[in-house]
Amino acid sequence: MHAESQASSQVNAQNNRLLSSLDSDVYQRLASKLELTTMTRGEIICPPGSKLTHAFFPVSGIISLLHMLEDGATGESAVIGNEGMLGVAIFAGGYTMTIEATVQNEGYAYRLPAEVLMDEFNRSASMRDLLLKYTQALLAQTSQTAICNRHHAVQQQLCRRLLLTMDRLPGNELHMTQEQIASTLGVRREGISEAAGRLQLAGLISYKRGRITILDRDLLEEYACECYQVVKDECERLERIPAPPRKHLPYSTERRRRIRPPPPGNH
Amino acid sequence: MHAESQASSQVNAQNNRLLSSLDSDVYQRLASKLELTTMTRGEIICPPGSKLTHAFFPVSGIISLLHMLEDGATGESAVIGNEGMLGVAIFAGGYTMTIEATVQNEGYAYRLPAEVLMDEFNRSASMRDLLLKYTQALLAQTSQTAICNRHHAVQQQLCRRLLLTMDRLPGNELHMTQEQIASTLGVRREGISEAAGRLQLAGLISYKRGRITILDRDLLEEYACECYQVVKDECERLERIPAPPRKHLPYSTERRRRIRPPPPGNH
DNA sequence: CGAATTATGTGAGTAAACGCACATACCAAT
DNA sequence: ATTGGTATGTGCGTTTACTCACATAATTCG
Repeated sequence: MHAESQASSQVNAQNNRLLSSLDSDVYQRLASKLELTTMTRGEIICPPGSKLTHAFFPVSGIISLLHMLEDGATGESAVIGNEGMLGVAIFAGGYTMTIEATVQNEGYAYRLPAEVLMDEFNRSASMRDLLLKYTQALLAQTSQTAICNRHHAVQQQLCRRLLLTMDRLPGNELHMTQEQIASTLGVRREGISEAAGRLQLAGLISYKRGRITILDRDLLEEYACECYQVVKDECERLERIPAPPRKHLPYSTERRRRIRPPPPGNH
Repeated sequence: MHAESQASSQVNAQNNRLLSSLDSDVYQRLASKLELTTMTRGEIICPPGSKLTHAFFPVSGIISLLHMLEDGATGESAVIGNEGMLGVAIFAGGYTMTIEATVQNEGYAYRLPAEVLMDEFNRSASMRDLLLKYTQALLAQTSQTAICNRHHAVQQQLCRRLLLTMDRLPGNELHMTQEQIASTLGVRREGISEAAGRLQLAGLISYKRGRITILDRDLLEEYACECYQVVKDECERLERIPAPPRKHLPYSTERRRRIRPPPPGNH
């Protein structure tokens, strides 16, 4: 399947909320360096410990930050969809991560060479501001996952995870097997089978061999633990904060312009 | 108890590894703005959602990033000692966090007004580099806590938590009640009582009303889950990475290579 | 088509941690 | 020394998720 043949709604860089929030002059500099790539389900974008050559800005599909323990047990610490970016480690200076970046839901992403990201990060205050706020959002999500893993029941976490996915994909259907969900949540497949069965019985979802349809999103939010909303609220709060005026811009020769609060993100 | 009366080893700003890693010109600029503060056990440095007026650089004692759920359940996502700083949210642009910053072990910290930190962050590449690497370390710790909460037994986590504390405090004794440890791990007090009892029986530790002495650190590491070492290794790796050259490099002319979609075998 | 593969459903027994209740031990203040 | 508060130990029934073992159903492929 070729990227070029896709509907523009899927492959438009503006569908990534970070890219669409960039100052237009920054975006102009980056545009020619952005390269559309496909993300196939199960693809390992970056194994743990390996150097990130590119940052990935999904426009559709979802990347998962997945831990794997010595005994093979897994668990996800955060998801990255069209609201974010894979590659915080690039400008944070580490370049590699302890965890694996895996494609959970296939789709498209624009990728940007690490050096280009780094360069723009150093050059442009608005780029820094945007990426740093995203870093905080990622930290909030990861942190909430920690407490959620401790205290909430599998069924609540399943609801949370389904909502996370729905927020990042178009439509009300998603492609994930119970096995796949189980490894993101770090629980048994059977546990997902039971919880999903109950949710289906309650009329929240319907599913069939890897195709899950959300039937009642409001109810799903009620069944989910608070963690979903906490993270969502924090992300929205961060997006609303305007970029602060910057006085010291050693690298920037460009005219500074105020960031115009971007139009509410198009999902 | 007065800060000025303390042994210099406790109140020297150089005992904070971030402050001691600053370029001397940066440190000179900040030195007069650094203010020594005491941190008392249980003190809430920053309630969730409230604005950080200062960044805190502990030189002794430990700050804990603590979640509290609606039902009152708690759990820690990361600890901050003399290797780090409370206040990533300042330069990340959020200024507030969803979680609470609480003092777990009393000690001293230097605090720096948020605007001063922000200003230096914008001015100095070495400051940025240092704080961003720390941010990645914090993210790694938080992320590992998530998977640890999912998979590891209370006793293993207790060992990990004791080691985390020991690494950040002088001596081999620490002051924490079982109740306190329980709320950082997000488990029952009784669970800690049982696990600690076993560790004492095995000769790893001895304790008495809030005073825990480490008797066999090596054994403690063996009893701990891998998470302790994973985070420690990542922090050390980040500390070893040299600061990049200041001037931004010209965009690499090197040929970009396509990511080869690896075989879809996920697990 | 039938066979193999993949995805899901279900049940029985187990283990870890939980909630609750209460006993014991230590420490500090009068 | 008595008292009261705080910290810890312990037992018991319950809950949740786990391990293991299959059964069933949908999809793919020769």
